[in-house]
Amino acid sequence: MKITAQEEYGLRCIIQLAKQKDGEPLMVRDIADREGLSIAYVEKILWTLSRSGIIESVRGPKGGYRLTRPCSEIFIGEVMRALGGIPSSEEICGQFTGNHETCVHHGACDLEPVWASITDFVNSVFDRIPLSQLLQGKLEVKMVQLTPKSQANLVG
Amino acid sequence: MKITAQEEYGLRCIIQLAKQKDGEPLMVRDIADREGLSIAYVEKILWTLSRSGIIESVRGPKGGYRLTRPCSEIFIGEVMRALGGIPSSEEICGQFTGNHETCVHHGACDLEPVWASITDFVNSVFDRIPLSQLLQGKLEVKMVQLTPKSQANLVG
DNA sequence: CATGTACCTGACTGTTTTGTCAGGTACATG
DNA sequence: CATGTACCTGACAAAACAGTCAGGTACATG
Repeated sequence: MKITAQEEYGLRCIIQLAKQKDGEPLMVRDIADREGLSIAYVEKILWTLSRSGIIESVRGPKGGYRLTRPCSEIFIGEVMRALGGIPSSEEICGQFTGNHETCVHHGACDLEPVWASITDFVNSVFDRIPLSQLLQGKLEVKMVQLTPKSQANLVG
Repeated sequence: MKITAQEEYGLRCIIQLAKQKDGEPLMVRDIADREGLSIAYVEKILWTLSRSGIIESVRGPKGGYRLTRPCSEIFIGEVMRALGGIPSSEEICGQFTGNHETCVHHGACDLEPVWASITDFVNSVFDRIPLSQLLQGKLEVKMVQLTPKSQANLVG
């Protein structure tokens, strides 16, 4: 179970945008400096995020990137999914080329419920944390609660 | 956030061993057949698992691999960690080469608490599920409860 | 004690992910 | 309307991961 580089760096970049006052665009060069990444790489990551509509670009002098919404209305889950994100249990099972007869056709997959519970939970946590919360020192989420689906799987 | 092939296939292989009656060793060839994987690949995965002491090999004719303990005493978390596993938040932060001055020295990392909460939870779920539970049709865990550490991070 | 079975292990290849490069396009300003 | 700034984008290079291959070692059996 791995956090990808896109996710880590993508979140860091968008946090830099969230720290910006007003709607002032922030230059790629500044983000790259602050996070210790190359300009080219930051450009690539921001381009990915802008395709999903979470951020937008301002061209020309004094240009840069900025959030399309206030940072209190942008949740980490949305950002993670834009960056490649958390696969669903169906995607995990479909991704691996093993014995599909047992798993898919006979409905005898032992692992699907495990992946379903984990990915469901991760999504539910990420969808509760707005960017604004990351800017404060302390991370807070009102309540940790599983979705009905993962409860059915996990809680006996 | 990705499940690696090692994790998926490693779990599948060890589930096959758990299904075996008594302490009978199961041949690599049989596991490979049942899961639709190559023999060479299954050998590699099982070798990894045997290094961690979860399974052991029996050489010669009628040999194979078997669990070192009853399947009710082997938890998924242990298996996942042997397969490369869930990194800690420290490992995630150390893995990426960005701006360490901000993150490490100034203690101003915005993401560490997020990774800590997620990895903590994933570990706590995996450490509650013994292999024996995967063999039954329904996955059940007594209670979903966060560790004190991740509660402090997530619950305001 | 020879033989066959089946595990053991390092080296190798192919594919995906990560990160770089180079040249192009759009906009603000004077 | 020329110029410089800064985003845009596809193609490429390098590193990590997935999966294969080949030859070796240990054990049970007759």
